[in-house]
Amino acid sequence: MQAGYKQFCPVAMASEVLCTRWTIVLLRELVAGSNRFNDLRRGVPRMSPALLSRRLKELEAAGVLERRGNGKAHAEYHLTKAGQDLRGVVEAIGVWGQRWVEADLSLDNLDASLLMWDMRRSLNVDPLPDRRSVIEFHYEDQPTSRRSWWLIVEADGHVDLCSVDPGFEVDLFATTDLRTMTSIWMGLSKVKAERQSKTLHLEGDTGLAKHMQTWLGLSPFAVEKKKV
Amino acid sequence: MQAGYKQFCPVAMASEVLCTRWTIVLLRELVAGSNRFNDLRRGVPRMSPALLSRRLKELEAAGVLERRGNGKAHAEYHLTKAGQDLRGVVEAIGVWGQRWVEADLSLDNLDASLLMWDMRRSLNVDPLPDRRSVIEFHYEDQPTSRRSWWLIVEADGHVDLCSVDPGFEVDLFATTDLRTMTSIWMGLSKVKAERQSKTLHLEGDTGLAKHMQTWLGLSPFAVEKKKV
DNA sequence: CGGGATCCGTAAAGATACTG
DNA sequence: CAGTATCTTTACGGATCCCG
Repeated sequence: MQAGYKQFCPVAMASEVLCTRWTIVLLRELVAGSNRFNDLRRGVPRMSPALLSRRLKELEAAGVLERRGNGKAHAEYHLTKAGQDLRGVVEAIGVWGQRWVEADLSLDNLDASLLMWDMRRSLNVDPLPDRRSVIEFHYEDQPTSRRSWWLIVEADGHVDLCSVDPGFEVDLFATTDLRTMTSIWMGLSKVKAERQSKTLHLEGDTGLAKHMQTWLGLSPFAVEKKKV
Repeated sequence: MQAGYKQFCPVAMASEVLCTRWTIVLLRELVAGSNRFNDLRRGVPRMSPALLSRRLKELEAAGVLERRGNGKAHAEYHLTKAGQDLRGVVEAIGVWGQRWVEADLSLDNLDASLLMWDMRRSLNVDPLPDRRSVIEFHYEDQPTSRRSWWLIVEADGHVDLCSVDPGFEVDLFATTDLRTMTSIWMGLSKVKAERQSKTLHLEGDTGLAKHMQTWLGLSPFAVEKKKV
């Protein structure tokens, strides 16, 4: 780790721990509930595994998280109390970003895999029927390998994400482009408006289609309004 | 700046702006009210002027601050609305630091110049008499050049800081070591206790001495309790 | 397959000196 | 006062490889 700021101020001391590259984004994943190395990687796909490994060690040394499991196998990373208390910091940064970062700048960084991984996490399963529901997303602007995605909501509320056809009967097809879906998920536009402007097309179960804005949980920051 | 995180998430977008080295500490200075290049330098003395200059340009490009003054001379940096809204982020980080960073770790980073500069800023002038008050601090453990400091509170409430004897009559002498004074200012110990344990010695105006804990404004984070 | 470590090229930051 | 210029050191990115 670099030499530090040499300031007794708590802002500086905390920044030594928090304000290194990737650290806050990684903490967002931990706060959101990911615990395994490869789950964390899915949330920070552009971070090298070497740096991820190093950051995890640094955060453990700083008392932010705890590594469970003695061997290499099945290690889990869990936030300590100090780590859980970082939720406020991550939220403050996210709220500021949602308020002040130009939407167009955010929407220049589209990533289907990341969007689906996030959507899986915050799906609101309550309004869904008491049986398995399968929703297929089709992003027509994406290369083949990232074009089709399946969200599978089991009867017990567990949500799975697939990028290869799981073979189940699909209850709802959503055909759109990645920018539109990301925009909806970030709270920048609405399902209804995108359907009307034909940028989002839904086919299948009409009940599921009608309540998409409800069961599709949005980004935790979607409620925050843009400022100028 | 390097390529960025390539994530649409507002936490990641904001982190690209905020979580680079020195940036949060610099923003603390701006939020605290410094506007001039060399005033900012006093708050971040270990940051090279080259990096300070670069960060100021980056923050201007990000819409966080605005540079006023067309030529080089007398330039001022002022937070925009987006920048002022970062106060919440800086506070969240500082509160976390005060709660969770070991006090001993903070107190390994003593800096007399920085402490006095901060104390000058948050002095509570209301309980002071309606004439000029001069308080001399003497840190016996410091090298000669950083040993003696004068805080001069003018009748109108304006506070000046000197590291060379300004020649005024001194109303109160405080003799202590830097760690003790820093600890008091961070809210980790009290004037009364340090006087009783003889680590802080006050001489001069007894009224001024008696109310030191009151007129000595503490760090903005001093009210936050340490956690375990 | 999960959980890393290693190596090397590039990019950022530190130190110090200097200038319009 | 408000910055540049230059050189060295450190951190990061990306690919590859390893091991239980």
